[in-house]
Amino acid sequence: MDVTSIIDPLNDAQRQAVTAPSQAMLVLAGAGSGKTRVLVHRIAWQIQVLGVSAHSILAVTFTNKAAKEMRGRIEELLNMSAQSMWIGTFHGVAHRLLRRHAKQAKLPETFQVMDSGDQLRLIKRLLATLNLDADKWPPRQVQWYINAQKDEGIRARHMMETGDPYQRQMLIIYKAYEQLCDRSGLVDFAELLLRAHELLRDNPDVLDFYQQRFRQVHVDEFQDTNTIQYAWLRLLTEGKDNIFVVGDDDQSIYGWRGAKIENIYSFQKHYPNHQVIKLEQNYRSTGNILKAANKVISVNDGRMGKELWTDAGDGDLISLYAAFNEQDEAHFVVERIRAWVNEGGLRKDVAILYRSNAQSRQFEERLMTTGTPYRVYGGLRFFERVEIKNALAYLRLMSNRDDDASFERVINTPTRGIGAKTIDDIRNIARDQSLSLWAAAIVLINQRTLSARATNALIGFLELIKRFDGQAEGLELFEKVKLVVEKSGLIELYQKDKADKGEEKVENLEELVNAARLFDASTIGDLEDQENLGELDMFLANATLESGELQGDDFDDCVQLMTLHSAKGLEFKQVFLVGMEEGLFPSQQSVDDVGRLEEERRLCYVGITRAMKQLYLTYAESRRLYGRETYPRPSRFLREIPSEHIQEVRMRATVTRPVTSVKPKAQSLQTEGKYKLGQRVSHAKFGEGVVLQMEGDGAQERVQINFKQVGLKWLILAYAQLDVL
DNA sequence: CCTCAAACATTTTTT
DNA sequence: ATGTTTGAGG
Repeated sequence: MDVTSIIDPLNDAQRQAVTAPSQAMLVLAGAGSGKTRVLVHRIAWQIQVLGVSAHSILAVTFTNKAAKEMRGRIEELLNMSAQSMWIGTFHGVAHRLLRRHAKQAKLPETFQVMDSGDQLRLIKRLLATLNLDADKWPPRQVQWYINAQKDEGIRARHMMETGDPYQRQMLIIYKAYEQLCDRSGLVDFAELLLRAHELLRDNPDVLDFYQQRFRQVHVDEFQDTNTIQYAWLRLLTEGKDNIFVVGDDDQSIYGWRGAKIENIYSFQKHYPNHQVIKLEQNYRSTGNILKAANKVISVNDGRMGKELWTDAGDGDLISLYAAFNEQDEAHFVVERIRAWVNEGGLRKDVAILYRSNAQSRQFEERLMTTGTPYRVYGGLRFFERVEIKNALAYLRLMSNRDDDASFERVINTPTRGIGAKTIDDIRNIARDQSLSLWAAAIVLINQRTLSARATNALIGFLELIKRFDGQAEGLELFEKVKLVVEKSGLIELYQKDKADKGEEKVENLEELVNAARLFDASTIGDLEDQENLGELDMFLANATLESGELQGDDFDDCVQLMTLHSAKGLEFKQVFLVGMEEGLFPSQQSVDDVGRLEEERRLCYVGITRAMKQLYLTYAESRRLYGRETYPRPSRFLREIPSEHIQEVRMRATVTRPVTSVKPKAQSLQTEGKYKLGQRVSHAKFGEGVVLQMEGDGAQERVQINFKQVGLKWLILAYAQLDVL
């Protein structure tokens, strides 16, 4: 038994957590403090020292990536297969439970998982069926409402009429939605969690089985759990307190999608015998970066309280750059990256982090023109592409005729002469007789009310699916996929798509066949699971649950561009935190709500702590946003960083100021007089600022100045006493 | 059935 | 500015 490899690489706090007796444990792990390491070593400790069987380990994460990493690191540390451990996302584990106990969960064996796109389409259709005006009841809002209820564990039947007409209508829709999902055998993401909770709650034998089975339950990113996830964890560990959670209240940035930071506080109430261990030693960043992060986050109220420290020294100061506009900002950032690379730095160690996706464009353009390889995270994932969804819909329909969402998706894709009228008829029959669309289509054919042409087209479609099903018999998974891709007419459809994207879509379909070839069901569950489910269904479920995360190719040396949210959990030697402006970051929608503002601040904390060696903060004094010129003030978060950790960078001399963003009228004036556009000035009352526009002359001459403290002002030059800086 | 233009909205994202 | 959705017309 080699305990040293488990214990030696740990600091005191980490070791204490790893070797603690089996009891409720809350590890408050600051950014870069070795959170995953603690989790991995804790599991290893139990197996190697306490003799716990791998079979009785459960570990839940939020992302597939985190689950994969944890599994890999455990295997590496223990030098054994982690196959029999339940390590997965909340959704993945819930899905596995529901597959195993479909009957007790009151689900058909062939139930399929919908992603949010499928869900939205289903809701749109439902609203149409209910004759509701989509303008008055926006599908997105309905979707949000339903998911919010499910996240809280609330079923339509639990809800009471409040007399509020909005709530009443939502309730009607929610009820109808539940019925439709049941009839079609469809389960959305929130439903997976809710169903899994109900499965354990309502089936004592099932609950007992898993309570016995899992000797220790581990949870990653606990601050991101929502109500139902936490309730599920509590059920599973009831009375045994065998729960080990790792999280950081300061990195809770998903409140807007139902995460309950309060779960950390409730944990201490619900598990009175719990122990709290704080991990505060940071192994990632320099002292200056950590001190800045600590200061920013300390502005928030009601924290558990944590202060990161390092013994690695202060390192470089944080650089602050005030750009003239967003193009100047991009220019500056890319020049710095080029300098970094020239000095031997790797591009993949550099990240540009922004608050909203729209900000990536300017950087992409700049990187493009300088020929710097880069990668943008967060685009459409593979299994979310239309062409892929279409192909999967055929496969789903083969597996489950009642899958209305898939039926509707491909009934006329590619077009085969089944028009809106025919589909409408099918929908009506389905609604009136509570049938699936497939069954309703058969009824419609037998009614003989359709024109011969429409009837033939419809029969043709049904026959096509049946033929697929017949031909697929006995084929390998990838051959089935190939069959559908080739014979559905999708390839032809995209081949004649003259728009540039057609070719790419054909390639993606070929890639889908390839993905099926590589798909190895045995990596998903263990043998018990595979008996319950066909390989095709496993493939389909996996496609939804793991929507094709583009794994960063380690071979490619690319600058990384992503939102602050997707940067959580990652680290980079050099980080650019761009667009540090009021209204952008913190975002406009957050500024007048304390709770949301605090979440923005945590996001800022996350961003700062991504940096290992160098951190650059940038903002623009003028920015084109949604087609309008705006003059934002620097972000309040900048002021929350003590100036002793910051150095201002000025690159005026080397930057060719783009004149294009300035009104032509002002342009003609810019060479005249004492002040130039972009000139830094200081005012006795308003402080420091930048000249943005000038107009008039003589006594009427006015300048528009963007002041750091007070924002935008027009001043009459004759009165204003400005000092040139 | 397809194409084009007007209207529209526009934080953050995983599963 | 830009991408997406909806409606009219070919």
